[in-house]
Amino acid sequence: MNRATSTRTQRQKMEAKEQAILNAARAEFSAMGVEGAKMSAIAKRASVAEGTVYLYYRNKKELLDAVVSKFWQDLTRGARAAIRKNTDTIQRLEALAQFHLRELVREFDFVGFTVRTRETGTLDSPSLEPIRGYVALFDEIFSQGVDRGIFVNAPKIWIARDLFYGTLEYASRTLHLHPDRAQEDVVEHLISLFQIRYGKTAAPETSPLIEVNERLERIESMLKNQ
Amino acid sequence: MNRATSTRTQRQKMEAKEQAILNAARAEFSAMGVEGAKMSAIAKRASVAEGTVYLYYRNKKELLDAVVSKFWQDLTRGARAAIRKNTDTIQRLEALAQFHLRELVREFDFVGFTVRTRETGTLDSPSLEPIRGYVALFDEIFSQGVDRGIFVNAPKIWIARDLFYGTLEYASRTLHLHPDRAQEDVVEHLISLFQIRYGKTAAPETSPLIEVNERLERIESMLKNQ
DNA sequence: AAATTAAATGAATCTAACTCAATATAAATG
DNA sequence: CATTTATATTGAGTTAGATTCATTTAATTT
Repeated sequence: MNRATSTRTQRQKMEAKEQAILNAARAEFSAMGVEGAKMSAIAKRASVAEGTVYLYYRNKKELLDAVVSKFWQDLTRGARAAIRKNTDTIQRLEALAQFHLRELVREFDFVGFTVRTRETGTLDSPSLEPIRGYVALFDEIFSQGVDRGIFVNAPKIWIARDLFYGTLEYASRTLHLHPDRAQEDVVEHLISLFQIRYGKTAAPETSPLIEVNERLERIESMLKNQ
Repeated sequence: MNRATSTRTQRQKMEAKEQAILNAARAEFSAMGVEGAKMSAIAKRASVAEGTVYLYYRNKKELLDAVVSKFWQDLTRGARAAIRKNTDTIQRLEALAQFHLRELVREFDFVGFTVRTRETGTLDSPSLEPIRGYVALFDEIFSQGVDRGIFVNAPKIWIARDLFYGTLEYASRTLHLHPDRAQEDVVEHLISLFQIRYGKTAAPETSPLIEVNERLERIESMLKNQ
């Protein structure tokens, strides 16, 4: 066994163990909640000694953060796949909303877990990076929509983002409590909102002023020409 | 000291102690976070023995729930005062949004605390009652708006509610992280959304712009006729 | 004011996260 | 391949902090 082979083997072993611990933690957290999850139970699920867990993750909080990070990484992959099918801005936005809401309802625990990760993390803590990456998906689609002229009355992007994710996260709570309600209704409504408020079809709020201004300009030039 | 007097005095004493513990808990949770808050520190803040806390609240979780409940009760009182000033649906909605966002930003910790209370509580757990009471404020205004014909394209109320509170809660996080951004922008935008999407699409009857346009038309024709 | 009942105390208990000296396994060396 | 060195794992032991409960103190009743 030469150095290269054996090193890789060992590294792989450790990576596998790390994954095992991460998966065990996810299962335990989901099954028992954050307080209910015992480090000893996680170790048992991963078939390692309790101390071993601490070789890979400094403490319980960090382990939870890692579980949350992975969740958003996986979600990002899934969302990318979901929006890839379309090129149309509105359709992409709808696909993202649909995917986001479905997954949040399905794995509702993670809404709470994520809040805990956010609670402690600062703006630039690495455990929040995957969340930022996920959120960026919206930004991508939305600013593309602005560039393409689909959204002509767009607000500052952070407002649109809060509207989008805020509504969907709240809706996921509602739908988690009331599984009889239709997920599609929320998504459809949210998208129609984006179309009507930001799209070119409507825009009635600013247009009267534009009209007035245009008229004033015409009058001014008429007066000048006299 | 007759029975009535002494009983009342004793009851008051205990109520005062309960309040002291509750206030101490709130201060400790806010200062240290949920994990960082020590029951011993809460007892010390309230000037009682550690065991005494447990005579009033079964455990730490229940104490946190009580703090959260009180928060939403107080918030409901404040919000009622804020919306009382107006009768107009849109103005009431705007007042509620403004108040809600300002308070959530100011006491941002409670967004996280509330998630924890929700995590464990079932649909009908009494600790969630004050939250329901608060949320009902929106329902009140919104359905009044529907009744009055202000909102003619209204969706199911739970969707409008998720849109409203979801957007604002997410925005409170954003504004907490970026204090330089303007709270008014979000509120204004959200309200305009409700007007444009749910209101009568035209609604030019009341607009002062009409008058301006009429004047401009007169001026234009005067100029043309010269 | 003695007896009874209720409230308060804080030392003792218990639980679960976390540590670390001892052990086992893998890698390097000659 | 035997030996040394380095690395990874173990689980019993430590510790912090929530919770309990026998004891003490205060209030109420008789």
